[in-house]
Amino acid sequence: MGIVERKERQRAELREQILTAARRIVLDEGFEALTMRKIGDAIEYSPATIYLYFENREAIGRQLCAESFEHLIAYMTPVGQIADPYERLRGIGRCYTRFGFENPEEYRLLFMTDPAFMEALFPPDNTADPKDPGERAFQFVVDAFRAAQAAGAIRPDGDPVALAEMVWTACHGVVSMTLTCNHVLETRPEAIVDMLCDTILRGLATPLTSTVRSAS
Amino acid sequence: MGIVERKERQRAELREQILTAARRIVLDEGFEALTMRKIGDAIEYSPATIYLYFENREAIGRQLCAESFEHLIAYMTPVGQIADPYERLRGIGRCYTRFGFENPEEYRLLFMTDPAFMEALFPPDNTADPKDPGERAFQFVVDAFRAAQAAGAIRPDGDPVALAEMVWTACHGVVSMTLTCNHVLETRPEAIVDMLCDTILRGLATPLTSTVRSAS
DNA sequence: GTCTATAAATCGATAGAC
DNA sequence: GTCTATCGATTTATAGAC
Repeated sequence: MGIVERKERQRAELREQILTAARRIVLDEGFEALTMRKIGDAIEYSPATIYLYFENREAIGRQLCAESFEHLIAYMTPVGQIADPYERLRGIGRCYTRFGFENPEEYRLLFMTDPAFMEALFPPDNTADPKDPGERAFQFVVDAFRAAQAAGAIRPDGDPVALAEMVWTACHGVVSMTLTCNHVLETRPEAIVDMLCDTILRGLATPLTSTVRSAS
Repeated sequence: MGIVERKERQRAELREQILTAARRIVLDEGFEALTMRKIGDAIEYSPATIYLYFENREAIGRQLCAESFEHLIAYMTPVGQIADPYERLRGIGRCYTRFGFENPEEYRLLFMTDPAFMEALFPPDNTADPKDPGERAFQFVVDAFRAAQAAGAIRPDGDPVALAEMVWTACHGVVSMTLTCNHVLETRPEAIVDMLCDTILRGLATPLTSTVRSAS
Protein backbone atom coordinates (compact mmCIF):
# COMPACT_ATOMS: atom_id res chain seq x y z
CA MET A 1 0.00 0.00 0.00
CA GLY A 2 2.79 2.40 -0.88
CA ILE A 3 3.07 5.14 -3.40
CA VAL A 4 4.39 2.75 -6.01
CA GLU A 5 1.36 0.50 -5.66
CA ARG A 6 -1.04 3.41 -5.99
CA LYS A 7 0.70 4.54 -9.14
CA GLU A 8 0.53 1.08 -10.61
CA ARG A 9 -3.13 0.85 -9.71
CA GLN A 10 -3.87 4.19 -11.32
CA ARG A 11 -1.97 3.19 -14.39
CA ALA A 12 -3.96 -0.05 -14.69
CA GLU A 13 -7.16 1.91 -14.19
CA LEU A 14 -6.46 4.30 -17.01
CA ARG A 15 -5.47 1.42 -19.23
CA GLU A 16 -8.81 -0.17 -18.49
CA GLN A 17 -10.58 3.11 -19.21
CA ILE A 18 -8.90 3.23 -22.59
CA LEU A 19 -10.02 -0.29 -23.37
CA THR A 20 -13.55 0.39 -22.20
CA ALA A 21 -13.82 3.48 -24.36
CA ALA A 22 -12.30 1.67 -27.33
CA ARG A 23 -14.65 -1.26 -26.87
CA ARG A 24 -17.67 1.01 -26.88
CA ILE A 25 -16.54 2.71 -30.08
CA VAL A 26 -15.84 -0.59 -31.83
CA LEU A 27 -19.14 -2.10 -30.71
CA ASP A 28 -21.06 0.96 -31.86
CA GLU A 29 -19.29 1.89 -35.07
CA GLY A 30 -16.92 -0.93 -35.97
CA PHE A 31 -13.18 -1.20 -35.73
CA GLU A 32 -12.35 1.07 -38.65
CA ALA A 33 -14.11 3.88 -36.79
CA LEU A 34 -11.77 3.49 -33.85
CA THR A 35 -9.39 6.45 -33.70
CA MET A 36 -7.04 7.64 -31.03
CA ARG A 37 -8.80 10.99 -31.02
CA LYS A 38 -12.16 9.44 -30.22
CA ILE A 39 -10.66 7.44 -27.41
CA GLY A 40 -8.95 10.54 -26.09
CA ASP A 41 -12.22 12.48 -26.16
CA ALA A 42 -14.03 9.68 -24.37
CA ILE A 43 -11.55 9.34 -21.53
CA GLU A 44 -10.86 13.07 -21.44
CA TYR A 45 -7.16 12.67 -22.10
CA SER A 46 -5.02 13.83 -24.94
CA PRO A 47 -4.57 11.32 -27.77
CA ALA A 48 -0.85 11.39 -27.10
CA THR A 49 -1.36 9.93 -23.65
CA ILE A 50 -2.80 6.75 -25.10
CA TYR A 51 0.54 5.96 -26.67
CA LEU A 52 1.99 5.66 -23.17
CA TYR A 53 -0.37 2.75 -22.52
CA PHE A 54 -0.52 1.05 -25.89
CA GLU A 55 2.05 0.83 -28.61
CA ASN A 56 -0.43 1.82 -31.30
CA ARG A 57 -3.97 1.40 -32.51
CA GLU A 58 -3.38 -2.21 -33.51
CA ALA A 59 -2.30 -3.17 -30.02
CA ILE A 60 -5.64 -1.94 -28.70
CA GLY A 61 -7.37 -3.97 -31.40
CA ARG A 62 -5.49 -7.09 -30.41
CA GLN A 63 -6.48 -6.70 -26.79
CA LEU A 64 -10.13 -6.10 -27.71
CA CYS A 65 -9.97 -9.15 -29.93
CA ALA A 66 -8.72 -11.35 -27.13
CA GLU A 67 -11.53 -10.14 -24.88
CA SER A 68 -14.16 -10.69 -27.54
CA PHE A 69 -12.89 -14.19 -27.99
CA GLU A 70 -13.53 -14.81 -24.31
CA HIS A 71 -17.02 -13.48 -24.92
CA LEU A 72 -17.50 -16.02 -27.69
CA ILE A 73 -16.26 -18.80 -25.44
CA ALA A 74 -18.79 -17.72 -22.81
CA TYR A 75 -21.50 -18.26 -25.41
CA MET A 76 -20.20 -21.72 -26.20
CA THR A 77 -19.46 -23.16 -22.76
CA PRO A 78 -23.06 -24.09 -21.85
CA VAL A 79 -22.96 -26.49 -24.79
CA GLY A 80 -20.38 -28.53 -22.93
CA GLN A 81 -23.16 -29.66 -20.60
CA ILE A 82 -25.05 -31.42 -23.37
CA ALA A 83 -24.35 -35.11 -23.08
CA ASP A 84 -25.95 -36.28 -26.32
CA PRO A 85 -23.15 -35.83 -28.88
CA TYR A 86 -25.57 -35.19 -31.70
CA GLU A 87 -27.35 -32.44 -29.81
CA ARG A 88 -24.06 -31.02 -28.66
CA LEU A 89 -22.95 -30.52 -32.23
CA ARG A 90 -26.22 -28.79 -33.04
CA GLY A 91 -25.76 -26.61 -29.99
CA ILE A 92 -22.30 -25.61 -31.11
CA GLY A 93 -23.60 -24.32 -34.42
CA ARG A 94 -26.45 -22.52 -32.78
CA CYS A 95 -24.40 -20.84 -30.04
CA TYR A 96 -21.60 -19.83 -32.35
CA THR A 97 -23.93 -18.14 -34.80
CA ARG A 98 -26.01 -16.61 -32.02
CA PHE A 99 -22.87 -14.90 -30.76
CA GLY A 100 -22.38 -13.44 -34.22
CA PHE A 101 -25.96 -12.27 -34.60
CA GLU A 102 -26.10 -10.72 -31.15
CA ASN A 103 -22.60 -9.18 -31.21
CA PRO A 104 -22.06 -8.22 -34.84
CA GLU A 105 -19.18 -5.82 -34.34
CA GLU A 106 -17.33 -8.18 -32.08
CA TYR A 107 -17.78 -10.92 -34.63
CA ARG A 108 -16.54 -8.57 -37.34
CA LEU A 109 -13.48 -7.75 -35.31
CA LEU A 110 -12.70 -11.40 -34.67
CA PHE A 111 -13.34 -13.03 -38.02
CA MET A 112 -14.02 -10.42 -40.68
CA THR A 113 -11.19 -7.96 -40.21
CA ASP A 114 -7.53 -8.06 -41.08
CA PRO A 115 -6.12 -11.38 -39.99
CA ALA A 116 -3.58 -9.57 -37.84
CA PHE A 117 -5.86 -9.96 -34.82
CA MET A 118 -6.70 -13.56 -35.46
CA GLU A 119 -3.00 -14.30 -35.43
CA ALA A 120 -2.89 -13.25 -31.82
CA LEU A 121 -5.44 -15.96 -31.06
CA PHE A 122 -4.07 -18.72 -33.22
CA PRO A 123 -0.45 -19.82 -33.32
CA PRO A 124 1.55 -17.64 -35.69
CA ASP A 125 3.27 -20.67 -37.13
CA ASN A 126 1.90 -24.20 -37.03
CA THR A 127 2.86 -24.93 -33.47
CA ALA A 128 -0.76 -25.71 -32.56
CA ASP A 129 0.05 -24.87 -28.99
CA PRO A 130 -2.97 -26.01 -26.96
CA LYS A 131 -2.54 -22.95 -24.79
CA ASP A 132 -3.67 -20.62 -27.58
CA PRO A 133 -7.28 -19.61 -26.93
CA GLY A 134 -8.26 -20.13 -30.55
CA GLU A 135 -6.76 -23.57 -30.66
CA ARG A 136 -8.41 -24.45 -27.39
CA ALA A 137 -11.88 -23.41 -28.56
CA PHE A 138 -11.45 -25.16 -31.87
CA GLN A 139 -10.36 -28.32 -30.10
CA PHE A 140 -13.68 -28.24 -28.29
CA VAL A 141 -15.46 -28.67 -31.61
CA VAL A 142 -13.06 -31.35 -32.75
CA ASP A 143 -13.66 -33.27 -29.54
CA ALA A 144 -17.41 -33.02 -30.03
CA PHE A 145 -17.03 -34.68 -33.42
CA ARG A 146 -14.78 -37.35 -31.98
CA ALA A 147 -17.33 -38.06 -29.26
CA ALA A 148 -20.14 -38.23 -31.81
CA GLN A 149 -18.12 -40.71 -33.83
CA ALA A 150 -17.32 -42.79 -30.78
CA ALA A 151 -20.98 -42.84 -29.77
CA GLY A 152 -22.02 -43.95 -33.24
CA ALA A 153 -24.09 -40.82 -33.77
CA ILE A 154 -22.20 -40.02 -36.97
CA ARG A 155 -20.15 -42.03 -39.40
CA PRO A 156 -16.79 -43.10 -37.96
CA ASP A 157 -14.82 -42.18 -41.06
CA GLY A 158 -13.84 -38.60 -41.72
CA ASP A 159 -11.14 -36.56 -40.03
CA PRO A 160 -12.64 -34.81 -36.99
CA VAL A 161 -10.45 -31.78 -37.62
CA ALA A 162 -11.70 -31.46 -41.19
CA LEU A 163 -15.28 -31.96 -40.02
CA ALA A 164 -14.88 -29.26 -37.41
CA GLU A 165 -13.48 -26.84 -39.97
CA MET A 166 -16.35 -27.70 -42.27
CA VAL A 167 -19.09 -26.76 -39.82
CA TRP A 168 -17.11 -23.79 -38.60
CA THR A 169 -16.72 -22.29 -42.06
CA ALA A 170 -20.33 -23.11 -42.93
CA CYS A 171 -21.63 -21.38 -39.82
CA HIS A 172 -19.28 -18.49 -40.44
CA GLY A 173 -20.84 -18.16 -43.87
CA VAL A 174 -24.32 -17.63 -42.49
CA VAL A 175 -23.12 -15.07 -39.97
CA SER A 176 -20.83 -13.13 -42.27
CA MET A 177 -23.32 -13.08 -45.12
CA THR A 178 -25.99 -11.86 -42.76
CA LEU A 179 -23.77 -9.13 -41.36
CA THR A 180 -22.51 -7.95 -44.74
CA CYS A 181 -25.63 -8.27 -46.89
CA ASN A 182 -28.43 -8.27 -44.41
CA HIS A 183 -31.46 -7.84 -46.62
CA VAL A 184 -30.31 -10.15 -49.40
CA LEU A 185 -31.26 -13.36 -47.63
CA GLU A 186 -34.93 -14.13 -47.76
CA THR A 187 -34.83 -16.83 -45.11
CA ARG A 188 -34.32 -16.01 -41.44
CA PRO A 189 -30.63 -16.54 -40.60
CA GLU A 190 -31.45 -18.67 -37.56
CA ALA A 191 -33.60 -20.91 -39.74
CA ILE A 192 -30.72 -21.31 -42.18
CA VAL A 193 -28.41 -22.30 -39.35
CA ASP A 194 -30.85 -24.90 -38.05
CA MET A 195 -31.40 -26.32 -41.51
CA LEU A 196 -27.68 -26.35 -42.16
CA CYS A 197 -26.75 -28.15 -38.95
CA ASP A 198 -29.57 -30.65 -39.33
CA THR A 199 -28.66 -31.37 -42.92
CA ILE A 200 -24.96 -31.75 -42.24
CA LEU A 201 -25.49 -34.01 -39.25
CA ARG A 202 -28.00 -36.09 -41.16
CA GLY A 203 -25.52 -36.34 -43.99
CA LEU A 204 -22.86 -37.57 -41.61
CA ALA A 205 -25.20 -39.98 -39.87
CA THR A 206 -26.34 -41.58 -43.07
CA PRO A 207 -25.12 -45.08 -43.75
CA LEU A 208 -23.41 -44.90 -47.10
CA THR A 209 -25.81 -47.41 -48.69
CA SER A 210 -28.92 -45.41 -47.96
CA THR A 211 -28.27 -42.57 -50.38
CA VAL A 212 -30.43 -42.44 -53.44
CA ARG A 213 -27.55 -42.67 -55.85
CA SER A 214 -25.32 -45.64 -55.19
CA ALA A 215 -23.03 -45.36 -58.18
CA SER A 216 -22.37 -43.36 -61.36
CA MET B 1 -18.32 9.18 -88.97
CA GLY B 2 -18.53 12.82 -88.01
CA ILE B 3 -16.85 14.87 -85.37
CA VAL B 4 -19.58 14.13 -82.87
CA GLU B 5 -19.09 10.40 -83.28
CA ARG B 6 -15.36 10.64 -82.82
CA LYS B 7 -15.84 12.64 -79.64
CA GLU B 8 -18.28 10.08 -78.29
CA ARG B 9 -15.87 7.31 -79.17
CA GLN B 10 -13.01 9.02 -77.43
CA ARG B 11 -15.15 9.65 -74.41
CA ALA B 12 -16.13 5.98 -74.22
CA GLU B 13 -12.50 5.01 -74.62
CA LEU B 14 -11.32 7.12 -71.74
CA ARG B 15 -14.16 5.83 -69.62
CA GLU B 16 -13.00 2.31 -70.37
CA GLN B 17 -9.42 3.27 -69.53
CA ILE B 18 -10.58 4.54 -66.17
CA LEU B 19 -12.38 1.30 -65.46
CA THR B 20 -9.43 -0.78 -66.59
CA ALA B 21 -7.06 1.12 -64.35
CA ALA B 22 -9.50 0.94 -61.45
CA ARG B 23 -10.00 -2.77 -61.96
CA ARG B 24 -6.29 -3.40 -61.86
CA ILE B 25 -5.91 -1.46 -58.62
CA VAL B 26 -8.83 -3.24 -56.97
CA LEU B 27 -7.62 -6.66 -58.12
CA ASP B 28 -4.13 -5.96 -56.84
CA GLU B 29 -4.76 -4.09 -53.64
CA GLY B 30 -8.46 -4.31 -52.83
CA PHE B 31 -11.22 -1.78 -53.13
CA GLU B 32 -10.24 0.33 -50.15
CA ALA B 33 -6.93 1.01 -51.90
CA LEU B 34 -8.73 2.50 -54.88
CA THR B 35 -8.22 6.26 -54.95
CA MET B 36 -8.92 8.82 -57.61
CA ARG B 37 -5.29 9.87 -57.51
CA LYS B 38 -4.06 6.38 -58.30
CA ILE B 39 -6.46 6.10 -61.19
CA GLY B 40 -5.33 9.49 -62.44
CA ASP B 41 -1.70 8.45 -62.27
CA ALA B 42 -2.42 5.24 -64.13
CA ILE B 43 -4.30 6.84 -67.02
CA GLU B 44 -2.06 9.91 -67.00
CA TYR B 45 -4.90 12.31 -66.43
CA SER B 46 -5.62 14.61 -63.56
CA PRO B 47 -7.83 13.18 -60.79
CA ALA B 48 -10.31 15.95 -61.50
CA THR B 49 -10.93 14.61 -64.98
CA ILE B 50 -12.29 11.36 -63.60
CA TYR B 51 -15.20 13.22 -62.09
CA LEU B 52 -16.33 14.13 -65.59
CA TYR B 53 -16.80 10.42 -66.32
CA PHE B 54 -18.03 9.08 -63.00
CA GLU B 55 -20.03 10.78 -60.32
CA ASN B 56 -17.67 9.62 -57.59
CA ARG B 57 -15.58 6.74 -56.35
CA GLU B 58 -18.61 4.68 -55.44
CA ALA B 59 -19.97 4.84 -58.96
CA ILE B 60 -16.75 3.29 -60.22
CA GLY B 61 -17.08 0.60 -57.56
CA ARG B 62 -20.62 -0.18 -58.65
CA GLN B 63 -19.57 -0.59 -62.26
CA LEU B 64 -16.66 -2.84 -61.30
CA CYS B 65 -19.01 -4.85 -59.15
CA ALA B 66 -21.41 -5.42 -62.00
CA GLU B 67 -18.57 -6.60 -64.23
CA SER B 68 -17.21 -8.93 -61.59
CA PHE B 69 -20.63 -10.42 -61.24
CA GLU B 70 -20.58 -11.25 -64.92
CA HIS B 71 -17.23 -12.87 -64.29
CA LEU B 72 -18.78 -15.00 -61.59
CA ILE B 73 -21.62 -15.99 -63.89
CA ALA B 74 -19.07 -17.04 -66.49
CA TYR B 75 -17.63 -19.42 -63.93
CA MET B 76 -21.05 -20.86 -63.22
CA THR B 77 -22.56 -21.27 -66.69
CA PRO B 78 -20.74 -24.51 -67.62
CA VAL B 79 -22.58 -26.14 -64.74
CA GLY B 80 -25.82 -25.64 -66.63
CA GLN B 81 -24.70 -28.38 -68.99
CA ILE B 82 -24.70 -31.01 -66.26
CA ALA B 83 -27.86 -33.07 -66.63
CA ASP B 84 -27.65 -35.07 -63.42
CA PRO B 85 -29.27 -32.80 -60.85
CA TYR B 86 -27.17 -34.17 -58.03
CA GLU B 87 -23.93 -33.53 -59.88
CA ARG B 88 -25.16 -30.13 -60.97
CA LEU B 89 -25.61 -29.05 -57.37
CA ARG B 90 -22.12 -30.23 -56.56
CA GLY B 91 -20.81 -28.35 -59.56
CA ILE B 92 -22.50 -25.16 -58.40
CA GLY B 93 -20.71 -25.29 -55.08
CA ARG B 94 -17.41 -26.08 -56.70
CA CYS B 95 -17.57 -23.38 -59.37
CA TYR B 96 -18.82 -20.71 -57.02
CA THR B 97 -16.01 -21.28 -54.55
CA ARG B 98 -13.43 -21.68 -57.29
CA PHE B 99 -14.32 -18.20 -58.50
CA GLY B 100 -13.66 -16.90 -55.01
CA PHE B 101 -10.35 -18.71 -54.62
CA GLU B 102 -9.07 -17.66 -58.03
CA ASN B 103 -10.37 -14.07 -57.90
CA PRO B 104 -10.10 -13.09 -54.26
CA GLU B 105 -10.36 -9.34 -54.67
CA GLU B 106 -13.31 -9.59 -57.00
CA TYR B 107 -15.01 -11.85 -54.50
CA ARG B 108 -14.21 -9.39 -51.75
CA LEU B 109 -15.69 -6.56 -53.74
CA LEU B 110 -18.87 -8.50 -54.45
CA PHE B 111 -19.65 -10.16 -51.16
CA MET B 112 -17.33 -8.92 -48.45
CA THR B 113 -17.50 -5.15 -48.83
CA ASP B 114 -20.10 -2.61 -47.93
CA PRO B 115 -23.45 -3.86 -49.14
CA ALA B 116 -23.86 -0.72 -51.22
CA PHE B 117 -22.55 -2.56 -54.26
CA MET B 118 -24.58 -5.66 -53.71
CA GLU B 119 -27.66 -3.50 -53.71
CA ALA B 120 -26.93 -2.64 -57.30
CA LEU B 121 -27.13 -6.33 -58.12
CA PHE B 122 -30.08 -7.31 -56.01
CA PRO B 123 -33.37 -5.44 -55.93
CA PRO B 124 -33.18 -2.53 -53.51
CA ASP B 125 -36.57 -3.41 -52.08
CA ASN B 126 -38.20 -6.79 -52.26
CA THR B 127 -39.34 -6.52 -55.84
CA ALA B 128 -37.42 -9.68 -56.79
CA ASP B 129 -37.31 -8.42 -60.33
CA PRO B 130 -36.05 -11.35 -62.41
CA LYS B 131 -34.11 -8.88 -64.51
CA ASP B 132 -31.65 -8.16 -61.69
CA PRO B 133 -28.45 -10.07 -62.35
CA GLY B 134 -28.16 -11.21 -58.76
CA GLU B 135 -31.71 -12.48 -58.69
CA ARG B 136 -31.17 -14.25 -61.99
CA ALA B 137 -28.04 -16.07 -60.82
CA PHE B 138 -29.64 -17.03 -57.55
CA GLN B 139 -32.67 -18.37 -59.39
CA PHE B 140 -30.29 -20.69 -61.20
CA VAL B 141 -29.42 -22.35 -57.91
CA VAL B 142 -33.03 -22.49 -56.80
CA ASP B 143 -33.97 -24.18 -60.07
CA ALA B 144 -31.21 -26.74 -59.59
CA PHE B 145 -32.72 -27.67 -56.24
CA ARG B 146 -36.19 -27.86 -57.73
CA ALA B 147 -34.91 -30.15 -60.47
CA ALA B 148 -33.12 -32.34 -57.95
CA GLN B 149 -36.33 -32.63 -55.96
CA ALA B 150 -38.36 -33.44 -59.05
CA ALA B 151 -35.84 -36.09 -60.09
CA GLY B 152 -35.97 -37.65 -56.65
CA ALA B 153 -32.30 -37.00 -56.07
CA ILE B 154 -33.06 -35.16 -52.82
CA ARG B 155 -35.96 -35.11 -50.43
CA PRO B 156 -39.03 -33.40 -51.88
CA ASP B 157 -39.76 -31.40 -48.76
CA GLY B 158 -37.86 -28.23 -48.00
CA ASP B 159 -38.21 -24.84 -49.63
CA PRO B 160 -35.87 -24.64 -52.65
CA VAL B 161 -35.20 -20.98 -51.92
CA ALA B 162 -34.14 -21.74 -48.37
CA LEU B 163 -32.03 -24.66 -49.58
CA ALA B 164 -30.31 -22.45 -52.12
CA GLU B 165 -29.57 -19.82 -49.49
CA MET B 166 -28.23 -22.54 -47.24
CA VAL B 167 -25.63 -23.83 -49.69
CA TRP B 168 -24.84 -20.31 -50.82
CA THR B 169 -24.05 -19.07 -47.34
CA ALA B 170 -22.16 -22.27 -46.50
CA CYS B 171 -19.98 -21.95 -49.59
CA HIS B 172 -19.53 -18.28 -48.88
CA GLY B 173 -18.24 -19.25 -45.48
CA VAL B 174 -15.45 -21.38 -46.86
CA VAL B 175 -14.39 -18.70 -49.32
CA SER B 176 -14.59 -15.74 -46.96
CA MET B 177 -12.88 -17.57 -44.13
CA THR B 178 -10.11 -18.62 -46.48
CA LEU B 179 -9.66 -15.10 -47.80
CA THR B 180 -9.70 -13.46 -44.39
CA CYS B 181 -7.82 -15.99 -42.27
CA ASN B 182 -5.85 -17.96 -44.78
CA HIS B 183 -3.46 -19.90 -42.59
CA VAL B 184 -5.95 -20.72 -39.87
CA LEU B 185 -7.60 -23.58 -41.72
CA GLU B 186 -5.63 -26.78 -41.65
CA THR B 187 -7.64 -28.50 -44.34
CA ARG B 188 -7.37 -27.50 -47.99
CA PRO B 189 -10.30 -25.17 -48.79
CA GLU B 190 -11.23 -27.16 -51.88
CA ALA B 191 -11.39 -30.30 -49.76
CA ILE B 192 -13.69 -28.55 -47.31
CA VAL B 193 -15.97 -27.50 -50.15
CA ASP B 194 -16.16 -31.03 -51.51
CA MET B 195 -16.85 -32.48 -48.11
CA LEU B 196 -19.44 -29.81 -47.42
CA CYS B 197 -21.34 -30.32 -50.66
CA ASP B 198 -21.22 -34.09 -50.35
CA THR B 199 -22.40 -34.01 -46.76
CA ILE B 200 -25.22 -31.57 -47.42
CA LEU B 201 -26.47 -33.45 -50.44
CA ARG B 202 -26.26 -36.74 -48.62
CA GLY B 203 -28.18 -35.18 -45.76
CA LEU B 204 -30.87 -34.03 -48.14
CA ALA B 205 -31.01 -37.39 -49.91
CA THR B 206 -31.43 -39.32 -46.71
CA PRO B 207 -34.82 -40.84 -46.04
CA LEU B 208 -35.93 -39.43 -42.72
CA THR B 209 -36.16 -42.84 -41.09
CA SER B 210 -32.54 -43.72 -41.63
CA THR B 211 -31.06 -41.27 -39.16
CA VAL B 212 -29.56 -42.74 -36.02
CA ARG B 213 -31.81 -40.81 -33.69
CA SER B 214 -35.47 -41.14 -34.46
CA ALA B 215 -36.94 -39.30 -31.48
CA SER B 216 -36.14 -37.56 -28.18
C1' DG C 1 2.42 11.84 -16.75
C1' DT C 2 0.14 14.82 -19.47
C1' DC C 3 -0.22 18.30 -22.38
C1' DT C 4 0.02 21.41 -26.77
C1' DA C 5 1.45 21.65 -31.13
C1' DT C 6 2.55 19.79 -35.12
C1' DA C 7 4.62 16.85 -38.54
C1' DA C 8 3.58 14.08 -42.46
C1' DA C 9 0.63 11.73 -44.97
C1' DT C 10 -3.65 10.56 -46.61
C1' DC C 11 -8.10 11.32 -48.78
C1' DG C 12 -12.54 13.13 -51.78
C1' DA C 13 -14.15 16.65 -54.19
C1' DT C 14 -14.37 21.34 -56.34
C1' DA C 15 -13.34 26.11 -58.37
C1' DG C 16 -11.66 28.33 -61.88
C1' DA C 17 -7.93 29.16 -65.36
C1' DC C 18 -6.85 27.79 -69.94
C1' DG D 1 -12.00 18.65 -71.91
C1' DT D 2 -8.34 19.03 -69.01
C1' DC D 3 -5.58 21.08 -65.93
C1' DT D 4 -3.56 23.34 -61.59
C1' DA D 5 -4.32 24.52 -57.27
C1' DT D 6 -6.47 23.93 -53.33
C1' DC D 7 -10.04 23.38 -49.80
C1' DG D 8 -11.22 20.88 -45.91
C1' DA D 9 -11.16 17.12 -43.43
C1' DT D 10 -9.23 12.95 -42.07
C1' DT D 11 -5.71 10.09 -39.84
C1' DT D 12 -1.40 8.12 -36.93
C1' DA D 13 2.27 9.25 -34.41
C1' DT D 14 5.86 12.15 -32.28
C1' DA D 15 8.63 16.16 -30.23
C1' DG D 16 9.10 18.86 -26.65
C1' DA D 17 7.20 22.11 -23.10
C1' DC D 18 5.42 21.91 -18.48
